[in-house]
Amino acid sequence: MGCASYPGPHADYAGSVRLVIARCSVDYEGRLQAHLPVAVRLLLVKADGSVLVHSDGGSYKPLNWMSPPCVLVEAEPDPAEAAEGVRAVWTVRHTKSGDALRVRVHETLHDSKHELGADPGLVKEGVEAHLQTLLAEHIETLGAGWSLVRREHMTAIGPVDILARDGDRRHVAVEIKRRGEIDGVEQLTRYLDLLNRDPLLAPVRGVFAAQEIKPQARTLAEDRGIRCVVLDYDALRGRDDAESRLF
Amino acid sequence: MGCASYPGPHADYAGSVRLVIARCSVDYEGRLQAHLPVAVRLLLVKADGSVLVHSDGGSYKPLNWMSPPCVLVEAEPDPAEAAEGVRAVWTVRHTKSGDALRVRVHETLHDSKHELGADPGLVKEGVEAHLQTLLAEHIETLGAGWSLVRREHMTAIGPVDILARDGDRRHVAVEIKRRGEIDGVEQLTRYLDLLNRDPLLAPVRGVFAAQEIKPQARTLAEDRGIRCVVLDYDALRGRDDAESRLF
DNA sequence: AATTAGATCTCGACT
DNA sequence: AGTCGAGGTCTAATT
Repeated sequence: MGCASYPGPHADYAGSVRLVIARCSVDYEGRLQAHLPVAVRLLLVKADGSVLVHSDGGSYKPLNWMSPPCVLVEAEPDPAEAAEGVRAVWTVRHTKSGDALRVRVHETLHDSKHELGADPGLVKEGVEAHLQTLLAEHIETLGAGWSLVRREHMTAIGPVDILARDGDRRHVAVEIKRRGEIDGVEQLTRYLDLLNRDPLLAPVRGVFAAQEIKPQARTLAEDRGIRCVVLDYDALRGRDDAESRLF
Repeated sequence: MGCASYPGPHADYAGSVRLVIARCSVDYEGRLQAHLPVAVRLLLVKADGSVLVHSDGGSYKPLNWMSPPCVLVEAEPDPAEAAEGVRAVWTVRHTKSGDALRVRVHETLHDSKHELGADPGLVKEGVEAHLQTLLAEHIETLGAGWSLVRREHMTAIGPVDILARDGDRRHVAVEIKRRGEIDGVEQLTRYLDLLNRDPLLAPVRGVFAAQEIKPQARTLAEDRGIRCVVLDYDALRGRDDAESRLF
């Protein structure tokens, strides 16, 4: 609170939303141009001036929108617009890029404003970082006698998720993804190329571990001698919980 | 209050949105777990049963949501919840994955429903396909005497955006992206490996063309002898317009 | 501020 | 139905 600048991801932030149901057309001009013909839609105006145009379907993505920081100006239609039945013109302009959203309102069916107050923000759990932690703690999931060397092993081109040793003490580089796709295999390949130039580490094999591995990625990986492992998040977490309970 | 379900078998909800302003907590369990503590928020229920939970800030992405196909069931709180001030519990369950969103409503400040009708949909213009068209039509942008062989030249692993010849009639494969990143370079590299095995084409050089090229991508490309070209969309379009006007 | 990699990505096209 | 590529990607973390 008491923060005048634009709020960060977890900043308390008090404000209001305006809800408008209107028959309108919408035009966006910026990176691309987009046009919505006249229809009844929901216009959601947030405290920071951002505007979302929603229909009754689709997913969470609006049909059209303007992100903050931006300024909304509501004006009278020009004579040509008025002749076509336009009652008001909203122009929402992005402060930095100049992108503009124009809403031509033909008829307003509902218009209300509501105070929302501060939002405490979202608490998340279960992303890729957690997968890495769990697998590092239970590296024996990958094979009997395996041991962890370190997480986030640094190389010149970035950190390898996990560096481990197999049952014969040979090095293995593990790349972890939630969804294993082709670029993850490419990434691991680059790491392996680099690691294998280090006589203290070579030979280094690769393991591509993910909750889900796409067929193309699997084919490419196996073609390059990289082992693919599908991770069971719940099983890893369960094993973790079971162990925690022992201590 | 009873039990309401959206969308029901007799869904005359088609084309409607329900807007609720409520003090509520929200929990999502599915691909990850997420929790929102009690606060006043906007709940947007669409005709297909999908639910968006918005605060007054941020961008177009809701704090929490459930995508269709899903079913919303509104029920009485259990005694423990009631003791904490919960007046109603919404459970939104994804029909296929079983992911669940639970909204515990403590207080309803606004609740309205609005008919929207069918939406004609969005008209877009100005995407990457257009870049490819423009560059193919003005391949001499890449150098004097260059000529187009063909767009979308097929290979065993997919189509090369543009196959051309330089001023000395040597083949060049052009990969076009709006934003040039490392995976685009990998893609072009795979194409070049393949094309250079064809004695009718070899030697084939590579050009990585994009409106914007990330430093890492540029480094990797140049390391592999691939030329990087930054495309000016407006200039290409302008040239196109200028030519159109001549004929 | 710029850059990078992940996302409950979403969305469309194509197989 | 699954896969792949692009997005006005958005978003958060890191340099």
